[in-house]
Parts: sequence; C-alpha cells; structure tokens
Amino acid sequence: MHTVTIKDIAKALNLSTSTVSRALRDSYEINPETKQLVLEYAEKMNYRPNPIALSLRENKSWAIGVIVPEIANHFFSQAINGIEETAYKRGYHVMIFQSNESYEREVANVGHIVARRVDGLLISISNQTSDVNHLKELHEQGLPIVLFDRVSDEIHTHKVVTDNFKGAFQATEHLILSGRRRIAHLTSSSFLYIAKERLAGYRAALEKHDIPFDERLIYFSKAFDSEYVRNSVEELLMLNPKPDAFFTASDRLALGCLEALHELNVKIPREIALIGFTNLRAAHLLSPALSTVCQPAFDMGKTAAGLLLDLIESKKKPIEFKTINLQTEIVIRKSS
Amino acid sequence: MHTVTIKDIAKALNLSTSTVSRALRDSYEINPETKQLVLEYAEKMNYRPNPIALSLRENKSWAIGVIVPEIANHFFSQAINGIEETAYKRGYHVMIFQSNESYEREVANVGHIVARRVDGLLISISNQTSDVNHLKELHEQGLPIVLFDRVSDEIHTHKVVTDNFKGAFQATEHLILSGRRRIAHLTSSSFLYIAKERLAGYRAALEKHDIPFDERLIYFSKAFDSEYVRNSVEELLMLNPKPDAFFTASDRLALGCLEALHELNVKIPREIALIGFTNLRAAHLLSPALSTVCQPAFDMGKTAAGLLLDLIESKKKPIEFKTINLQTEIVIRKSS
DNA sequence: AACGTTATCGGGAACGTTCCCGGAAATAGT
DNA sequence: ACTATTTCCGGGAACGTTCCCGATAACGTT
Repeated sequence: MHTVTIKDIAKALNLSTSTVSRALRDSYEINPETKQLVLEYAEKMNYRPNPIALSLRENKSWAIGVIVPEIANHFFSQAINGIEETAYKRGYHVMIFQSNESYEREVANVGHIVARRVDGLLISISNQTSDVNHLKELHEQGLPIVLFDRVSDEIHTHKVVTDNFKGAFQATEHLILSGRRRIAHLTSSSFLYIAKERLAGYRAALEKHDIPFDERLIYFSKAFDSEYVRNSVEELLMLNPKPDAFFTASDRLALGCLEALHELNVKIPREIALIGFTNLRAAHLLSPALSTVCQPAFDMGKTAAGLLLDLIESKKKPIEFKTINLQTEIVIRKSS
Repeated sequence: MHTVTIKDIAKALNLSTSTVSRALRDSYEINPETKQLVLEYAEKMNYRPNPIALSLRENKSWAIGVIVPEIANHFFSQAINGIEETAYKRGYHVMIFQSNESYEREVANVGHIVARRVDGLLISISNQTSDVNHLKELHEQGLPIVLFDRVSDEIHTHKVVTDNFKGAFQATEHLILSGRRRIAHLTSSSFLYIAKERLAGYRAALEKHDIPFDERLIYFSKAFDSEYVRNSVEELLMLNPKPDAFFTASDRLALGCLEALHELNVKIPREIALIGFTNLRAAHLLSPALSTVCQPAFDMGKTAAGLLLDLIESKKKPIEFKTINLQTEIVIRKSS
C-alpha cells in the first residue's frame, strides 16, 4: 500500500520538499499560485501527512494509554467512551489495555505503554495491585499520569473519583431505614482505595444508627468468578444471626451475589435485600430489578482525559494536583 | 521525559551507533566483550528502542485498527478481548474506534485509521451503512481488511461470521415446537448481511412447519433507543391476531423488548415468548431469564485477528479469501 | 547607482533506527 | 614474508517531516 509523501509531490511539481511542506501548512512565504498548485495536487493524490514521521520529529506520539481491569464491564466501557470523546476531540488517540485484575499483567501493560512512547497514562488500578512502584517510577520520570476510580494515595497526581464514602453511606442507610440490621458487605480488595472508602461509608452509616459493626459480615474477595462469590455468599448465610441484607461494592460482585442467591433459593428482598455499586445497563431488568449506587462513568472518563491532556500540554509541572470527586446517584429498585 | 537512545549509548561508550545497534540485536559481527558492555549499559540506562523510529524505517506501524459499533456491548467487548489476545501475542497493538451505528462516524473512523497508518483493519459494519465504498477503496489500495460479524458481500476479503441462518432457524423452530404460531421478528437494518441471514433462517423454519410468512410481523429498527423499540413493540401487539412470540436479532433489541413488555405488563412467556440473539452476560439473571442464541464472540475476535495478521504478514495477496463460519449455541431459559 | 527590503524558494540537518558499504587490524595459510 | 581471510567496527544514507539558514531575484528608496 504505497502512500504519497511530500517528496513525491515535490518531485512531481519540481519543487523542494520545504516548499511543499510550507505550502501545505499555508505558510505566508509561499506564492499563492504555488500554494494553490501544491494544495490541488496533494488533494488529487490524496496526500496524508505521516503521523509517524511527525511523532519522530516532535518526540510526541499523540497517543494516550488507558489501563483498565477489563473492558467487558459496563462501568469501564462507559468510562472509555468518555475518554475517547475528549481524546479524539483534541487530536489524540487512545490505546486501551486490560489488566484483567492481575498485578503481573498490569505491570506488563505499563511496560508496553512506555515502550510505545505514549504521551500520558490513564489508569484504574487492578484490585490485586498492592504495590504501585511501577507507576510511581514512571511518574517520577515525568510521564503524565491521571488515576481514575481505582486510585492510590501513594501517587501524587490528578485523580478522578466518585464520592465512594457518600454512596456507600447512602446505600447502607437506605438498607437500615428499610428495617435491615445485619448488613453484609462484599467488597473487592482490602488495599484498594475505593474499597476502603466504601467500607468507611458503610461503617459510618452503621454507627449513625447505632448498629454494632461485625467483622464477620465483611468479605474481601480476591476473585470474581461465580464459584468464589457463591462460596462467600454461602458462608455468610451460615452466620448466626443470619444477615438480612447484602451491600456489594462492584458490578461483578452484585451479579455474582444475585446468581448465588437465586441458586440457593433465597428470596430477594424478603430474606435478603441486595444493593450494588454498579453501572449495569440491565440492572432494572434483572430479577428482581437491582438497586444500585450508580457512578457517572462517562463523565469520569471525560474529566480524567481532560486533566491528562492538560497535564501533557502544559510545559511545566503543576505545583498542586487535584482530586475531583463526582457525585453518585442511588437508584432504589425491587431488590431492596 | 527524556529517554535514552542508541546515540546516547554510543557516545557514552565511545562507539558508533551502528555498533551499538548491532550489539543490541545480538549480531555475530560484534565482539562478545563489546556486546556485553553495550547490553549492560543499555540495561542500566533502561534503554527501550523507539517504536516510532522503527515504524518510520520499516514503513509499518505494528498496529491494527478495529471499528465496532460500540464497545459498551458485551458481544463486541468480548470480541475485542479475542482480538487483543492474538494481536498482542504477535506484537501488534490495537486501536479501537466506535461507529456508534452511524455511517458518518464510520467513514470518519476509516479516515482516522488510514491517517494513522495502521497495518490492517478489522471491522464490524454499522447498521446504518448501506454504502461500503469507503472500505472498498481502501481495500483496493491494498490495505488488508477482515470483516467480522457484520459483514458485507460487496467486499472481497476474509470474513468471520457465525452461522446466522442456523441460529435463527433453531431459535424460530424452538418457538414453533413450544406451540407458538405468530412469531414476530425484530431485527436491525435491512441491508445488514447478518440481518438478512437471520431473517432467512426465520423464514425457513416457518416454511418447514407450514406457517405462513406475514410481513407485518417483521420489524426493521433503525434506532436502538428504548423509546423507539417500545413503539415497535406496541404496534406489534396491536396486530390482529396478536403475536405470541418475539425473536429479536440483537442484544439491544432483546433488552429493549424485555423492557417494553415489562412496561406494558405483558406476561413472559405466557402471553409472549421471547428469545434473543445476544451475548448478554447477565441473560440468565434477567426477569425472566432470557433465552438466547449465543455467539462465540471471543473466538470470532481471535480468528478474525489471526486472519488479518496472516494477511498483513504474507507478502502476496491470497488468491482466494475464506469466510469462516462459527457455530452458535442456543440456550433455552425461562423467557420461552 | 548603490543599497536595503521583500517575496519566494532550496539545501540540509535533525528526530532514532537499521543496514549497506567499506576499511583497518588481526589471524591464518602458504 | 607475503597474501588471503576473518574479525570487528565506523560512516553514512534512508524512512517523512519540519525548520533554520541562506540565496536569488525583483522591488523600492535615497
């Protein structure tokens, strides 16, 4: 697939490459007639500047890297939509990588991304990642990084999160106000920032309503496969006294719980009320319709990308980094 | 963010760039000691070859473009997973674009992709695309293209599809065998190849069981928003005699139907049986659990990417192109 | 007429890498 | 001791583009 270059145009028109280049960039020091000639010929030959050559010259790839746990997850695919919107609008393209919730793959992805010379990195950390040195080093070397949703307080940069504390607080309080007392909390990894915050919101709601905190009701889940979740659910149901509500911290966990409770023939919400932290598109069509704390995924992606591009395009490092806290929305349906 | 280059190494070690380059590529004509020296220094300085420079030299971007209608769709995100697996394994990276089921955006995406100088293109056409000249031209210019799922018979290249006819036939026959006679079919666009095939499968099943084909039961839907689908469903329900089953041709349509039927208080499957052509992860958790024809999305992505990379890496154009037909799986649940 | 201005263009280096070509030194072969 | 071969390395062009530095005319100014 041969593509026409500036040299081809120059040769065909008996001009120098500099002249052609300047004509194409509409430089003032080119004769309007020459300019016209070049432009027309370029149009005719369907000339497209080679972005690779430009990247080499400018030492800039016009690409940003995005690492998410998985794209087959409605929250992240929506976030990616937001990221792409801003990125494309500002002339960047997006390279998407998946960590699959694995620390090793995340490190490998980071490696790929630096090798690919992206101009910046947008990342939502895997829940198996407790050590963030791979990101810290990169950041100290000067690569612009913005964290979103799954952030870490060890990295000093812009962050975009949702109000996890408030969302969890509202969800828990809603369960309490509807008469629940033994509320189990299934969450992801204990070192994940968002998990900590949601747990804190959960505890604060309990405290406000004078319900004692019971550690046995908290489940940190390393894996997301339905078998693992089912085991956790079974163990929780064997507790005495039995829990009367589940509050889950993610898409996958909510779905897994729902599935397990169905299989175990537990009536929702009569026996167990269920509310999740999720962006499932079909949440209202589930059986029963799932109550959720909904996150503004698209907006998160948009603002995170915006911050990153600002970071990339500003020559000097900003003195202070901001953490943007977007509001969640609690949607009560049949499951609670 | 300054990165160390071959020149830096050469200068530091008092060697020429050629020597360093050859040492790094483990050339036989470099003294083992020198090689050792270079390798150690490169390792110490964390040298990474600049892929942009390589791309410029080799006139190869090591990137493939992927255009799908939307990634926030489980079928496509699974397919992308498959694509990425093969692509990364073979050293390519993946640039994802979304057409949002819009012809204009698809054309724009194609433009971006050629401007970005990808080595090949993987595409699942938007349902509003009736004219595929933008792809044809590209293909004739020599860009390797592989179509998957949403293919077009106007483009003569490798294709990866599922057995749409058989899947639709089985779904329809299943409805017939469970006593349904007035089976409505909601499908996407009339010029979409997969829509035609599924319609053909539907008709064949009717014919086999001597059920007359009624055109009024077929709905081509241009839009996927719930309002539009709801209107279609309402109109179908006003028919006389009323349909007793719906067979939908996509994720979105199945979900939309389910939603509309719920809102209209129609009992599923008592009044209307429902079966979809979808890869929804939560299909078994819906209310009622949704019967579906399931497509091997991940495998489709994998094989499509494999074919494309073979195409890219073979110097000569293959004489004949193949169409790979993967099998669907029908999963009967509560909705039918 | 001599000079400064302006308009218009070309030459060539640079970005990071590979690879062809050539060349010096060391070794082997007679 | 002389040539032939091997070993090891450097120079420089090339990929496509931009941009700095000149260069040549034509023009205007005194």
